[in-house]
Amino acid sequence: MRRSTPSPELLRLVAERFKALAEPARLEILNALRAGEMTVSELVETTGLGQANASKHLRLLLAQGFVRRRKDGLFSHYALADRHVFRLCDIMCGRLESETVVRRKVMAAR
Amino acid sequence: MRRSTPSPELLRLVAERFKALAEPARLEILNALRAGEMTVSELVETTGLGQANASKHLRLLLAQGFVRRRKDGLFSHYALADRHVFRLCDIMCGRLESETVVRRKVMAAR
DNA sequence: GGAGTATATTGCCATACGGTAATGCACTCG
DNA sequence: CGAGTGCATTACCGTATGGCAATATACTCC
Repeated sequence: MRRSTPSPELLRLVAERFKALAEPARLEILNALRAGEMTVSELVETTGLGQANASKHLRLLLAQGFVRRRKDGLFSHYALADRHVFRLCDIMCGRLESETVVRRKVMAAR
Repeated sequence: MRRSTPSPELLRLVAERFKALAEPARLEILNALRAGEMTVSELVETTGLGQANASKHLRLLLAQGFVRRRKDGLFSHYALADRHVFRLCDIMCGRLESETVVRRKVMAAR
């Protein structure tokens, strides 16, 4: 149970990590990758994001270690780096679920 | 294991939650609250944040359900709403720990 | 009720960041 | 080697946001 005061540098790094998940577009990408490895084009089609935009988000997710990249000729195949992402999202969703009635219908749309 | 495509609205909400944690100042506040309930002044002193700034961050953390507020005369006592926050942070820290050697020394400073 | 104090809010500025279009780059194939 | 394709990068714009100073609000005590 980490107790001592975290260094400012650690806080910065952790915050940076959370920031990577603080964007619907990136969450959508990660969710799409649940189905398995995908190329950028496939992700663009699946998510409806622009190509440049998707590429930018992927770059960030890669830098933050949330996805892996496998280059294959012209293609870049992206895949989830690990399962932590969904533990994180599930906790967040759990938090949402246990909240106000107003949000119920949002959850129902899942 | 949530499988179907999450609604854009849900993604937005989850992203919003992560965004609340995507800021060193707020992580510092949450970490300070680990020691127990604190007033704004105490938090200001502990974290070194400006009063207005701290108040703003607390407002956001409250809105996102990460802290509780108990008013007592002139004082506002803030406390962690639950333990989820640290599960989230621990997962993130775990991710950081299992990474490049460059980061090792950052972790050592804890 | 008036002074004092703890917190909240507002206005302002500088910076960061998402989205898009245009361009660059790397690779493939004829 | 030249055209085509998939992806990355750059330039640009508009918006969102952290930090601070000033002010407002809410409460206490004399």
